Amino acid sequence: MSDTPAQLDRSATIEDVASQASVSMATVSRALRGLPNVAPDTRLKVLEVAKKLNYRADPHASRLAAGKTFSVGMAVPQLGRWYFSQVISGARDAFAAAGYDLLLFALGSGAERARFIHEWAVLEKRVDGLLLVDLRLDPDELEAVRTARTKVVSVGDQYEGFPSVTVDNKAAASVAVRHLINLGHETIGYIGDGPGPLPFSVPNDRRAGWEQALREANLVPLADLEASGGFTVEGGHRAMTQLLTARTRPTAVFVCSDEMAMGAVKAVREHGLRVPQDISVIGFDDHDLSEIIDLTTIRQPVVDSGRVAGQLLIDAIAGDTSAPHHVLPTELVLRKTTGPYGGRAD
Amino acid sequence: MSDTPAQLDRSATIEDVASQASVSMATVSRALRGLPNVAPDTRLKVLEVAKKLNYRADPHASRLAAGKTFSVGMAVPQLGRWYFSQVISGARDAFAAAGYDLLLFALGSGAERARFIHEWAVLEKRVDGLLLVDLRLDPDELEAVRTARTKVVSVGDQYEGFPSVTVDNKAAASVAVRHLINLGHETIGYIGDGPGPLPFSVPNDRRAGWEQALREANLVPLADLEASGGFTVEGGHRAMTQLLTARTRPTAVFVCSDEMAMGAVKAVREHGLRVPQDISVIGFDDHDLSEIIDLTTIRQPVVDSGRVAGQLLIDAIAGDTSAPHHVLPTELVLRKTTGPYGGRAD
DNA sequence: CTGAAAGCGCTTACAG
DNA sequence: CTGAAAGCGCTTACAG
Repeated sequence: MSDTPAQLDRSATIEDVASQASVSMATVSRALRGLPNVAPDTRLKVLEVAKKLNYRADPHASRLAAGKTFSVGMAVPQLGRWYFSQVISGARDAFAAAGYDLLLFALGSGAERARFIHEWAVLEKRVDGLLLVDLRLDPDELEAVRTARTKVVSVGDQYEGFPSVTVDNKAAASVAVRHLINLGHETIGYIGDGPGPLPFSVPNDRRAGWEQALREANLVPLADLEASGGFTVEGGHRAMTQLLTARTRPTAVFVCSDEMAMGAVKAVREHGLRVPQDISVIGFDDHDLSEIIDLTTIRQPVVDSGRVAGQLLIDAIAGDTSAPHHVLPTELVLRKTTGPYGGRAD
Repeated sequence: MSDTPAQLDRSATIEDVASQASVSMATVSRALRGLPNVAPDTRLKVLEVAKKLNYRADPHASRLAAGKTFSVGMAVPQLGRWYFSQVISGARDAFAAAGYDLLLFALGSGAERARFIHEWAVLEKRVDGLLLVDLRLDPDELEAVRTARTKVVSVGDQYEGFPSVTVDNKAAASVAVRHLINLGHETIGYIGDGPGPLPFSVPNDRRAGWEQALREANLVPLADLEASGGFTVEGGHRAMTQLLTARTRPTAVFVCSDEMAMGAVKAVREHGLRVPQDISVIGFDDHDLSEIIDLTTIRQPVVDSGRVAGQLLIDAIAGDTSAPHHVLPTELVLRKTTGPYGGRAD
C-alpha cells in the first residue's frame, strides 16, 4: 500500500491489455477495432481483458496515429436562440447515434467568426467534419472550405461543392403573403433583417417571396412597409412599432421569425390595436410557444434540419462523395393572429 | 509541378518551423507557448516564421505529450429546451474567453447517461474539466467524480467536494407562494415534476418552498393541489387541466417553470376561465417570452449561472482548489397573470 | 493470423 | 539560453 493506489487510479493502456492477454499491442488494436485477420479465440481473449481493465483507446493517441478524431464540429451564429438550439439538438442526435462527439462553436461576434475561419487549420486536426449553420461564406472562404480535407455540410445556405439542408424560403414566404392577400389585405408589411454584407440567403429569400407575392397581386412593396427586427423578440417589437408609425400603415405583416412575430404582436397591442382585427401577423418557424400564443405561422422542420444535416455529415465522413441539397418542406399553420381585412371579432 | 500541390495543402509542423527558423523544435515549442528561457531575438524569429507558415500546434500531439487538452466538456439533460440552451450559452462565453473548446453532451435517455458515466475514463483524456448541469449523481457516482483527475463543476445541484452554482429554490418558491397568499388566495396549487429516483434538488426544493409557505399561513398542501408537468409546455397544459378538474380546484397555481406556466395559462383559458381573474398563475425562470405573455414569474439569472459555472471550471483547471458554492439571486417579477382572489378585471 | 518496429507531432527533463 | 533524445499511447505497413 505504498504507491499502488495511484496505480489503481491510472487508466489502462493498450500495453496493459497486450501483456495481460499475452498478445502484441498490434493484435489488441486490431481485435478491438474489429479488423480482420484476428483469430476468433484471440479476439475473445482480448475483448475480455479489455473489458476487465475497462480499457478505452486514448482518442488523442489514436488520432495522432491514424488521423481520425471521431469528433465533429458545429458552428452556429449564436447559442441560446430557439432556432439554433433546435438545430443543434437534431444534429446532436445524428452524431450521437454514429458515435461522434460534438465540438460546439458560437460565432457571435465578427472577431469570433474571423478567428474560426483563421483557425481552420487547427480545426481540421480536431474534427472529421464540420456542420456550418447560417455561416455566410464569401467566395474566398468558400474555396478554402471546398478544398479542405475536412468534410463540410451547410444548414440554411446552399453552396455548390458540399451538401446542404435548407427550406425554400422564397416559396414559403410567398405562401404566407398570399394567405394575407387572400384574406383581403392590400397593404402588407415585412419584418426581416437588414441586408447584410454577405449573401445570407434566409432573410433575402423571404423578402423576395414577399415582394413576388405582392407584385403578382399587383400590390406595391413600398419601402415604408419594410423593417428590420434582427431576429429577436425586442427587435420584432421595435420593427412593428416602426411600421405602425410610418406614413403607410400595413393591415397585415409577414414576419421572418416567430420570435420577432411575438414581439410584433405585443407592439400592436401596446398601440391599442387588436390582432387580428386591426392588424394580422404571420410568423415563420412554428416555435414551441407559437401554439400557446395562437400565432399563425409557416412551420419549418427545424430539428429535422439538424438531424438530416448531421446524417449527411456522417455519410460524407464515411466516404459518401455525393453532395445532395436537401430542401425540407414547409407548411402554413393557421391560427388566430391572421384574419380578414377589416374583420371584426368572431 | 509533380506532387508538390499536395505538399502545399499540408499544414505546417513544428519541424517546418524549426528548420526555417534555424532552431530546435524544443525552442520553437518554448517560444510559441511563452515559456521563459528564450532569447527575445529567438522568440521573435520563431513567432515570425510560425505566422508565415500559419503554424498551430496539433492539439492531439500536445495533449499526448503534455496532458492538457484545452477542451472542456459540458453535459446537459437535454438540448433544445430554453433553460439549458441559456446555460450553455453563458458557459460557452466563459470557455471561449479562456480559449477552451467545448465538447457538448446531451444525456437525454438513461442509456446515454449510463454511457456517459461509464465512459468517464475516456472523457478524462479528452477534456480538462467537466460542467455538469442538473445531472443527479448518486453516492457512488459522486465518489467517482470527486476522485477524478478531471475538474468538475455542477450547475443546479450542490455537492460537497467541488464548486457549484445554484439558486435558493426553496426560498424563491416561498416568495412566489407568499405573493399569492398576499393576494388573498387560500387554495394554491403546485405544478412541478414527479419525485425522481435520485435527489434532484430543483423540483423538490421548490415544492418544499410551496409547502412551507402554505403551512406558515395555516393552509393545507392537499395532494389534489399537486400535479407534474415534466418541465414542458404540453406537460404544463396537462397538469393544469388535471388541477382544474380535481375535487379541490385551486384559485392560484405556482408553476416550476415558465414554459409549463405558459401551457397552464392556455389550459385555464381553454377551460373558459380567465387569468388572473379566475385563476392566478406564477412561473419560474423569466423566459425570454414571458414578458410578451405578461407572465408573473420568479426570475433567475440563467445565462449568468452558466457563465459563473464556466469561470469556476476554468479557475479549477488553473489550479484553484477552493470549492465555492455560488448561490445566485432570484427576483419576483410582477406582471399580469396573478391578481387578487376573486378579483375582477381592472 | 501475429509481432517487432517505425512513426504520428508534439513536450519535457536533462545536459550543456 | 539552446538542443538532442526520450517518450506520450496509439496504428500501420512490413515480415513472417
